[in-house]
Amino acid sequence: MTDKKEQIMAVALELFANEGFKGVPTSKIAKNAGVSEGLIFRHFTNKQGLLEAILGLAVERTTQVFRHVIDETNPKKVIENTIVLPFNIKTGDYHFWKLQFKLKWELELSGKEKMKPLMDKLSWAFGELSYKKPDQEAQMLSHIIESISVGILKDGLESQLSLMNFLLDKYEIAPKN
Amino acid sequence: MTDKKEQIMAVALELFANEGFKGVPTSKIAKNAGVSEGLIFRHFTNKQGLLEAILGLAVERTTQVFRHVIDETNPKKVIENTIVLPFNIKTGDYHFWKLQFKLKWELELSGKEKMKPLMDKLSWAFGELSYKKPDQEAQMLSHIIESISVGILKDGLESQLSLMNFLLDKYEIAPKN
DNA sequence: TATTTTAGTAAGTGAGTACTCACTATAACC
DNA sequence: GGTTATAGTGAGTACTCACTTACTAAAATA
Repeated sequence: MTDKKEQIMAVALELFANEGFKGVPTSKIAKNAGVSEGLIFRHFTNKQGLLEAILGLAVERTTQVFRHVIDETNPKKVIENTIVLPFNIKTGDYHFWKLQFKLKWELELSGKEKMKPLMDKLSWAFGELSYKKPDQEAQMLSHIIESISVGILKDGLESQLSLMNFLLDKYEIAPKN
Repeated sequence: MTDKKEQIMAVALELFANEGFKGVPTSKIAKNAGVSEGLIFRHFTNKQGLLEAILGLAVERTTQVFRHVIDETNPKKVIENTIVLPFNIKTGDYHFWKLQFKLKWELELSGKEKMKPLMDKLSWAFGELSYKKPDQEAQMLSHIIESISVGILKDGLESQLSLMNFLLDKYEIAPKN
């Protein structure tokens, strides 16, 4: 991977995240990357190809983040790590995650498959802890952390911090209803 | 409000909701509405103006939907009505709500102010029911119903139904931790 | 060293897009 | 009935955008 190719992808990621895929002309990407516009098409064929190249990193990056949950064998730790997940987003990765959420609406990507392994693990954990309806518990918690992630990306980490402690509290008091 | 003006707004709402604001050319709106393109600009000045006209209805429509919660005086009913909220979206209003969520990302609208009265009411309700941290309980529940709404709009009502009953169950067993 | 492949540029090109303008049809108003 | 405002048209217009093409610079390879 050449320098300029990486530069194009980095700039495109940031611009797409902030202004949307359709909102950013290739000319602007080229200009901000200090590169001729034609080079984008040499490397990525078309604008969509550039997006897909960026998104290609999504799968590995997502599984990487989820690993902390998936690899855990202590069910209570599984829940704890899930809650903490959105608060461990590195600031350098903000653009990347913002783009993920944005594209869910701009191009109708579900992104549900990516969540599947996490959901399964959560269901298992709640089952282990003798919750009556582990599937719904998992669905609910994943809803919450998804919404928290959005809150962090839009309004900053602090806006959600109190909620984190609240949740940790809630789930640590091993409820068995 | 003339017939054709209404027709333009209705068509634009549907197209914007499905393909995004930037994704829809005014020529397409005009064609689908059976109207000359120029008429859009006579009535709404520019494309942004058309969007704002559509969004102008958002405030009243949102408060209308929230009324079932706000006007309720029984705290338990407040929570119940909140949970049920996303399941009462009329199918005719799908486009409208989809557009709301989509625009949150496409143009960076927070939409937080619109939620404020609901949050306040929920905090009050949880306080009445002697929950230890009513604010966080409210924040959590509002996160959940927001995420459920998204789920309904993207994957259909059925995909979230079991979660509704689960939540009703959870909150009806008057917990006082 | 000669040749071929790869990285990069600058200047197009044609289709599309938001918006304008000159004009007509229909009422409302005095 | 004549004037004026409003609703509506359809053919432009200036410009933007994704993509192409013809070309050069530099490695890689034989």
